Amino acid sequence: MRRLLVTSALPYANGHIHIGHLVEYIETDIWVRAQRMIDDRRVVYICADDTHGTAVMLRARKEGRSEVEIINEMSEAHQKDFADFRVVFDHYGSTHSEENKGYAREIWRAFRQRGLVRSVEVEQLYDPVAKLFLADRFVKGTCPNCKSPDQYGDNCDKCGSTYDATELIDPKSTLSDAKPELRKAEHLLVDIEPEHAFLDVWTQAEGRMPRETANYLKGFFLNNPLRAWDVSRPAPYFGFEIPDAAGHHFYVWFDAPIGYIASTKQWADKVGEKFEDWWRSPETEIVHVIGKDIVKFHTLFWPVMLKLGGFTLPRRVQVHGFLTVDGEKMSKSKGTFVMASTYAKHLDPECLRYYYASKLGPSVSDLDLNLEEFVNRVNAELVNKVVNLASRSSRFLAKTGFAATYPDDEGLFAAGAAVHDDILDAYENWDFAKVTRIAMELADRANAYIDRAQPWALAKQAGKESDVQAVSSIALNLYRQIVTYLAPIVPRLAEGSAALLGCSFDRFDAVKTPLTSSPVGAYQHLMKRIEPAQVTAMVEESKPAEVPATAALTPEAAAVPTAQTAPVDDGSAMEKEPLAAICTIDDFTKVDLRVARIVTAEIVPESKKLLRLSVSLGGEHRRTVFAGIKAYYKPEDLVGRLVIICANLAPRQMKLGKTEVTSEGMVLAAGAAGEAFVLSPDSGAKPGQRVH
RNA sequence: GGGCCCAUAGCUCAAUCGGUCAGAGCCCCCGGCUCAUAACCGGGCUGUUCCUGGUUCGAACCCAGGUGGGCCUACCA
Repeated sequence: MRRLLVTSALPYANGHIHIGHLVEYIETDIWVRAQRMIDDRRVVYICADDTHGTAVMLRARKEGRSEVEIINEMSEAHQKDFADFRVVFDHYGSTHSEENKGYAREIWRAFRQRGLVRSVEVEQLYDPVAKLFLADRFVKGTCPNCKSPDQYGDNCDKCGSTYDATELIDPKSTLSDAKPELRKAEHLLVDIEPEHAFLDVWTQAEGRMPRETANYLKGFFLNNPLRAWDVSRPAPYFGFEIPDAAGHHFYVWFDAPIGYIASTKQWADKVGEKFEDWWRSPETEIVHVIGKDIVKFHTLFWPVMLKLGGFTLPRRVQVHGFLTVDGEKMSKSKGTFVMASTYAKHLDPECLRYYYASKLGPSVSDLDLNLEEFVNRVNAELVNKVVNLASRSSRFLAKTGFAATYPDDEGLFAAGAAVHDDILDAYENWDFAKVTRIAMELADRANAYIDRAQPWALAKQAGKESDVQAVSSIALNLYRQIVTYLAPIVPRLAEGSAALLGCSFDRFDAVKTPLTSSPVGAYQHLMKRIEPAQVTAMVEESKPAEVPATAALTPEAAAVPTAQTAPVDDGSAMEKEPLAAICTIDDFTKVDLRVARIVTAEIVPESKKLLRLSVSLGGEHRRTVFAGIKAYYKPEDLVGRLVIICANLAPRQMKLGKTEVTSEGMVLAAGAAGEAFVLSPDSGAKPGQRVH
């Protein structure tokens, strides 16, 4: 029996969980759930809030309440967010706990006993009003190099030079506006260089961490003597006082990872487990999941702390990249800095779990949440392919249940069972994208099978009842295999399916045995398709309140003077097709819109929707454009008309019957499905003029 | 400035050891079907596997150089 202790990094108590955080917790939760579906292992998933440090202290001052009040409130909010996303911990603790204080002191003593602690005196800027030492990001002033005003205390974003905060001209505290004074402060450093050789071996061990991470450490830190680590902060500081150094507190990054241990201890006491089995046992495999920004803490300092303290060292440090949205950093102004709670308000957490899984591989690359692809992929793969399998086959079995014996299925079920080991390997190796790929292949095959077998046709023939049952039993058993494989990724879908099929989805092994004879429940939708409007609404809500969501048309602009009768403009069009994401003027100028005259228009017999238009941009400039307006316009009505075309649209090849044609632009038209209104300029416009 | 990673169809990505590996899904077009959530099925379209050399019987894969991205970090390697 393997014993696994898995952790995600501890979220900081100063902020709410957002969709970037969720990459990590979803990734970890999926891995944990997958491990639990394999027989010979025991898995405990531990997390906690990271509570200490200057940021929380300052917020407490600002809001006039205690730090403890704040961190309790945040812990509750974090846990609610995680629960919404089906991230389930065995225990969720806090670094502000007696247990954590105890272990922090224990590890500190270990450093002391080895003589690895030394004291240095540092000259640092001090805010006499706020009464605290200022970290670089709390000091602003004029760059000593290029004289740019308003630069932070570590480097200048104008000239790029780096300097010490004490070199700033006219420094100011961002907390109080006071002029900081130079004060001496004592700091305690721990020396980790004596463990250099240990880290050389430990970090480079096969499978310890992703290869690129190991390379990074080797090329960046381990090729030089390791610098001592400053682990103390002078009072005032929200944190634990260092026992043998009054007035000094453990730096937040010192006690944060120790929270893994403390939280485990709380869990062990809670459930009656022996703590020593989990953190003092070479039998236990500890797995940390972290983002690439905190690699240094988890792969250099942390193992040394553990080793000196006599704790079990991690077997694996799994590292993921950052989240981008539509190819860019999450942005508050663009509405892509989405809080977990905002997402959950508009969209199904299962969808995000699936999408993240479909993009998560074993490497440390960043993950892009492309909102259009998100809608597309979840709908196409999860709903259309997978869930629809249950929808289209379970109804046939509502009365009869599964066939008594599993019918001949052309080897489909056996093929589904055969990928069992591949799926387990993919999970083990954090390659969830591969899991979804395999599952989609199975779903494609199952759908094709149903189409071939045509149970709906059989259902109309007398005496074919058992055939209908056989076909549907096969389809639903294939569905069960697929959902079993996906269960760690989409646990709620698995639960819903369990109710429908009357079986559980808690063991991968189940894919090897088909269900027979058992009853099938009444079908209810297990998952809904995502409407693009939901995504738009979520993005809009995520934008800062000051910026109007839709910097809209003024009433004057909207009121067209030629309108004779008062038009009734209801909001249905906007509701059907909500506003796209904001684009910049630069985005807009990429699109070259031109006035064009339709010279010829002809019906394309091979096509249902298209008309072939030849348009003139003036002079020799002619374009052949195919437009999907055959159903709405007669060719002869179009000839001679001025229209607006997108003139720099990439040419598009289309195959009409056996001939290949190319469309060299697009005619602009309004309207949804079932209607089309071609745009025209007012009279006087000339072909070739650009629309600005 | 240094280091690391990456580059395959319009998009997202596959391709065990160098040997039918040039593929899938989405998009788009055509056709079919109607059990199913405008879902499903079949067919079609799209590639100098970034470029240039090299190694090899054979390269998307190995080597060298270049170009273009991304990340980390900085006068320290």
